[in-house]
Amino acid sequence: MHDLAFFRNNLEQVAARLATRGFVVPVEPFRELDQRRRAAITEAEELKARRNASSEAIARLRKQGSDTTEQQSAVRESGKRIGELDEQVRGLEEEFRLLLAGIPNLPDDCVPVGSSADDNVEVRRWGQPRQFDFEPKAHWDLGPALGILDLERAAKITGARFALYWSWGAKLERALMNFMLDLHGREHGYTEVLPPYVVNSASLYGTGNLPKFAGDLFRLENTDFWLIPTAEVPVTNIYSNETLDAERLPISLCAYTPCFRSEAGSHGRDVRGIIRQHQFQKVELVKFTRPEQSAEEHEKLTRNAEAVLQALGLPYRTMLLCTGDMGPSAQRTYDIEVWLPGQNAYKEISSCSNYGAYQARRAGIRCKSGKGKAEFAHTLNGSGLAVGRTWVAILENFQEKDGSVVAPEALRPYLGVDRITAVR
RNA sequence: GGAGGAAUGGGUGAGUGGUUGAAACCGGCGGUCUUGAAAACCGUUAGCGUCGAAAGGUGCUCGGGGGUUCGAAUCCCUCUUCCUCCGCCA
Repeated sequence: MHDLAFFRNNLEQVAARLATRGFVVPVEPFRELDQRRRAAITEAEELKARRNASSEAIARLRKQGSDTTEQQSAVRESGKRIGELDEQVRGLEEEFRLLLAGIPNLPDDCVPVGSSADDNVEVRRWGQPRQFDFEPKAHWDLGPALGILDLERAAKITGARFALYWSWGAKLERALMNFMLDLHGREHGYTEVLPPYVVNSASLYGTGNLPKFAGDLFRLENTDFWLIPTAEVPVTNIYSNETLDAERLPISLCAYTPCFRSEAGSHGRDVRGIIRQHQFQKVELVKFTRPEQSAEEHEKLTRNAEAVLQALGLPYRTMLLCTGDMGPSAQRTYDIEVWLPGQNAYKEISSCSNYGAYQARRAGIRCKSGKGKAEFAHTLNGSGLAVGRTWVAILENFQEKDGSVVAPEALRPYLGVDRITAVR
């Protein structure tokens, strides 16, 4: 959500910048609607001001014992017109709100202009993809062979795009969860939270998932409850409609949660294995900052996510997303892509975004220092990391010729073994 | 699931139809005093719209929504959340 006054006063420039992300601002409808809305408000206000004055006059007259029947019926009459105008204003405001809510955030100046992932810019690369002296397998071969990943039975229990982990597969997931939470908690200063995995539509509106992306979500039937598509939603909304003490910012939170996505429209993409699931687990990093802090904190947050891959020894590259590839709420996004030998490609494992005040304005997250005026905070978040894809990366990168998988040093205390071998 | 109670400004907490957008106290901010600080005293201290170049008007806001009324924090309906007791339960 944009600041209304700013948006209105800089309409041409804003529209030009949003065009770089392929969004066409309906400039004329916006102007026209805004004017109609303001005219209706002004008209209703005038009548209300008169009504209020009359009511006060009636109060005075009645105190003196005068008869006010006439005045009362006059005011009653005006009430009808006020009601009509209020109805009109309500309709216009709703229409206007919907229009404004659908407009994406402004990209940062440094964001490269582009139309697709091909235009993203690599900003750094870490680690060397390992040279195998055998043909590395994909996790969808390795996992079932080890007896730790069972997609057939998951399909029976639920359906396609769900996974059942056995034994070391389940333990690896749990080890990664604990490892990541400990790393971010101890080394990076994040406070661990465990939020609800079900949220209401107001929360989804706050983060920008609604109204536009209802189709990507699972909704609980006959309720206003939805399964979270990411911990970003409940964690960002922790402070919805609150004013934070600016002196205590940034606030850094991390959470491990399952994430549920309908993946509508992604049929045919990543159909094998567990790269794209309806349910996956993720450790999410979320920050609330003062406006002037967010750029720096965004860099830190991205580095915090990268630190997980470095600690595990997984090669990756970090991409600055172009205007056309960013999510609508973001003003700047880094994707971290891990090397997957089984696909012979870098694959997204984390997405770290600075939302500026866009989400804060929608969710009502303000900050205020002692004497200053309250202003909207900035919100940031990023995966630190997607656990399922980390699980995949470990299998594929650390596989041996015999099909076993060597556990990264840093993970061994969590896993309890230094190698995953086939389960009988 | 049943029976009750509650929701007011940053906090505590008055207020049951007419200058109450809201007392009082605490906190915050500014000032007087002081070498400095404390104490004391004085002042000040909501948000979002809308009109306006500004000054300043004006509207809405006392959990949300709706209603009654010339007029609602105050009366009615409804929803939500929290608390107490009973039952059930991981």
